[in-house]
Amino acid sequence: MQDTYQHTEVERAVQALWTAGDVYRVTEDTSKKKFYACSMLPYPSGKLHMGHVRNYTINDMLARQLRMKGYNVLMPMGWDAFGLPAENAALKNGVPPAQWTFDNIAYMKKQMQAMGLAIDWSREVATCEPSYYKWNQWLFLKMLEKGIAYRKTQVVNWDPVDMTVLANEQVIDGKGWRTGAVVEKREIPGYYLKITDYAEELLDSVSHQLPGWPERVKLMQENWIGKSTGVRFAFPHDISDASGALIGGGKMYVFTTRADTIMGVTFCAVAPEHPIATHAASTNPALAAFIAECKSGGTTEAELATQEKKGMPTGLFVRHPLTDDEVEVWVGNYVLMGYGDGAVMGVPAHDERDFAFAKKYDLPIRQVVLVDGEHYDYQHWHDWYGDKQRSVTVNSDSFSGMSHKDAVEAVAHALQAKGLGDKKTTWRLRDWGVSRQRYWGTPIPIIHCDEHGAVPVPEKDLPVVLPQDCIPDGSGNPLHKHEGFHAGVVCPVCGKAARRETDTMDTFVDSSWYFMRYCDPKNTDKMVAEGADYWMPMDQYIGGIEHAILHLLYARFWTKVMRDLDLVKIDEPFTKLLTQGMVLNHIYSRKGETGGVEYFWPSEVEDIPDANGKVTTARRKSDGSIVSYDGIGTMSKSKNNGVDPQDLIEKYGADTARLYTMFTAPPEATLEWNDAAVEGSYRFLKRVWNFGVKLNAINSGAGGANAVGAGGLKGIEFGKEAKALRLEIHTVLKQVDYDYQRMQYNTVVSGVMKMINALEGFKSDGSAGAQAAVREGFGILLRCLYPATPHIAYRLWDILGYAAAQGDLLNAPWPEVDPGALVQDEVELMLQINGKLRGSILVPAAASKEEIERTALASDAFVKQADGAAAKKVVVVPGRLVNVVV
RNA sequence: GCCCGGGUGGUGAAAUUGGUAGACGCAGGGGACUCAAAAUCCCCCACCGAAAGGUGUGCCGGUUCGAUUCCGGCCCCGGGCACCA
Repeated sequence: MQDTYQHTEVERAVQALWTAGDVYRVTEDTSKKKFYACSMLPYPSGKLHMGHVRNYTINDMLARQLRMKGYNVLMPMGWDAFGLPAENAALKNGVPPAQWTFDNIAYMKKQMQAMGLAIDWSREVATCEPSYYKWNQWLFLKMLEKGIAYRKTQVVNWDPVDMTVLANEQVIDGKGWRTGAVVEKREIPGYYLKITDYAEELLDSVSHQLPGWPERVKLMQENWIGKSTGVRFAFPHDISDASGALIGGGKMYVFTTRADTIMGVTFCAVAPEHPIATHAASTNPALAAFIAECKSGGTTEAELATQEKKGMPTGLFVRHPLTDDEVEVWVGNYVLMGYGDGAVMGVPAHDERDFAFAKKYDLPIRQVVLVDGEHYDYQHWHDWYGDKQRSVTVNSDSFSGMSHKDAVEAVAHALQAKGLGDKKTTWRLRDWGVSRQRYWGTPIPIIHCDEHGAVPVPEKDLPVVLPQDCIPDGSGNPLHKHEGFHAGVVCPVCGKAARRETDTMDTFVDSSWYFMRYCDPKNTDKMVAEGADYWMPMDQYIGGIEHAILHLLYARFWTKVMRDLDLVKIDEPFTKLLTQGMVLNHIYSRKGETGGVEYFWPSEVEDIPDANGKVTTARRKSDGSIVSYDGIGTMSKSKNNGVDPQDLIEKYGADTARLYTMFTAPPEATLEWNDAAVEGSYRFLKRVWNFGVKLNAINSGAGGANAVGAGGLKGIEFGKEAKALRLEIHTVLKQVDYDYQRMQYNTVVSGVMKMINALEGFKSDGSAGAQAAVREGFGILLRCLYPATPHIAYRLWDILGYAAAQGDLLNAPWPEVDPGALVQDEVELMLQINGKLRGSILVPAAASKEEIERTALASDAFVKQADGAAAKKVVVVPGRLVNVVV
């Protein structure tokens, strides 16, 4: 045994053993309880960053501990290999996306192996392989057949110079990232998946089928799906288009959750793309200009919600459905054609946005609801705006004097009687647009024929293989420019020359079901086969909180679609979910001349504090140029602020990197990266090693006999000191067990540190009891530590002879708390007087409340502090404290 | 703007979620060993105060015998907002 801890040697030797034994390969074994523990698959961006290390170490700790507890544990790994960054790399370096991606995968896989993760690599999946994405295409065709996939127009960011669609990330301050051109909104056709058909079930399952999910994630999903019930109704009108036909058949539909305020309507607003707006603009140049202006600006909800609300009257009028009054139609930049009917009623008195709009354009405000009999007060809008519970309608003809609920019912009824509306449930959730005008993704299996339109590729022709020789240049649609792919196909219906669809699928499609493919990754006949029945649903899913909504919702939807196609038997894919907190680092950037942004590695720059000590800019060390400090944010390749764990692993070893990452914060907490304290984790492992060396010497002195095997403590007498040691070790073990169960691994590490403190502080009297207690304690320590730092623990377990007695640490039994070791005669209770700590009392462990109360009142601390005052009330919390109120 | 989290010593955090605030580390201070250094080991370490004692979990207020924990209102930071993944 080495006298000092040599991490490189230990890790190399142990990993060689594991590799030689292929110890992480698992098969479906119905004789054992299965456990499927999986991390969200990484995007192969180049190198691992600390977020990955954190994610996979959490996963590894869980997998290793449960294996010791007797579970058949699956921990697979794969690559979310399609996506935009590969195309960006191609633009920058001229390397084909496929090559860049596969190089990155090879490097990152090596890094994962160096971390010593218990991954079953035989199940590795890369989503850019035809054998994988074939099934994206196959399921897409099934969805088309079922009507779940359909085609409609979508609004995208259009770069007029590069003639290309931009991702939201590529639009910076309303301009294209490469060209600097002002980005326009443009409508193009694309495929959608009807996730809204599943809205009710997706919402319902959140509260009924996901008890193992964090509340915060469930809340976010519920709010995202956003069920609301209201009334959809029409404003009748006689506005006709150029051909003389009534627009919308003479009815302009709107939706509202506040039908009780319908008598307060003073205007209506339509989206710039609404037919009434288009019609009005045809004879009104000012309005046409306003509508054109609305086309600039971003497409994201955040931008739309924060932009200035603007409008312009159309000069056209519709009729109020209940009063027949004329209501003017405005065009509003805040009304979206994609939501509902692209039109809204305007009730300035009872809607904050309408209020602001009415104030700005001097529109009438008509109050129709009172809250607690209070009159409307412009200055105190927020005090009562929207308080539906306490509201009563006024100024509303026959609807006056009603509660919110009754008024909504009555209005709905009245509208229904006139054939102009009805109650309706709506969702915030929108259908999932899956078409992308990009190269590096799954080709959408469609052929366009002049005669037969969009024709699905026959199943036998799948996969539609993505050509590997395409290097995107930033303009146009790359596959559209690739003649070999785009042209030269025939229509499956008529056999005449046709064109292949050149859009690819959103990469969220790839990540919506890969975890089912892991169950049988090599199957060429089926998307998922019997393996999924054994392993699914996944028992524990682990990934960043940034995926709380989109990825997790899409995966849930996709699973339900697969269930409805009889491919799997489950309703929900993930039984338990752990959302790991983000690993953050500082962000420094500079805008380029064309609008593009360059990011700088935090150690390349020095902060420049302003007069108040606040940092907003920094200086580049290399050339002294000024860059801006953008605060702290997620580690990512695109922000150039990801910390590569490689240096850490080389200097201290994988065990230290893993241990530190686990120790420094609880898994769910956000972590601002700082490795100043890594040294402490390394020091701890050295202490563990050194203790092993000492113990090994004692064992050798005792003739090599080690060992506390199973039942090895029977008949051994423990002295007072040994008993105290065992009390400490088993108390901590109990806590460690609990922390493992709730996956709070930072305190698991604390617990193991407490164990080594106790063992090092123990003064052995050389008795058999003392020696046995130490060996038992160290054996418990090694097993508690092993899931976090498997290499060193595995090695020491072996060297010290524990393996010979209790088996290989991979499968050694998890230590059990000995209730006998926890028995105490006396316990200390804190003594409070009027809630303030004034001392403590010692009472027998089994003391009754009355005895405790008597002891407390008789104690010196009480007598001295109470100063003769009589106790009015005594609160006894067993095992904790006594509070005397005087 | 909307939805969801978070804020505890110089610092990362703990407190089994209404019951001893700061466990376990890092940094720092002091000491031992050493010719010296490194490594290792031991002690101290929330703030104010000489002490008694008082004050402290982002800020303001409330409920309670007792609040980091529950309630109301604010401030700051992070995540998401549908084409980054």
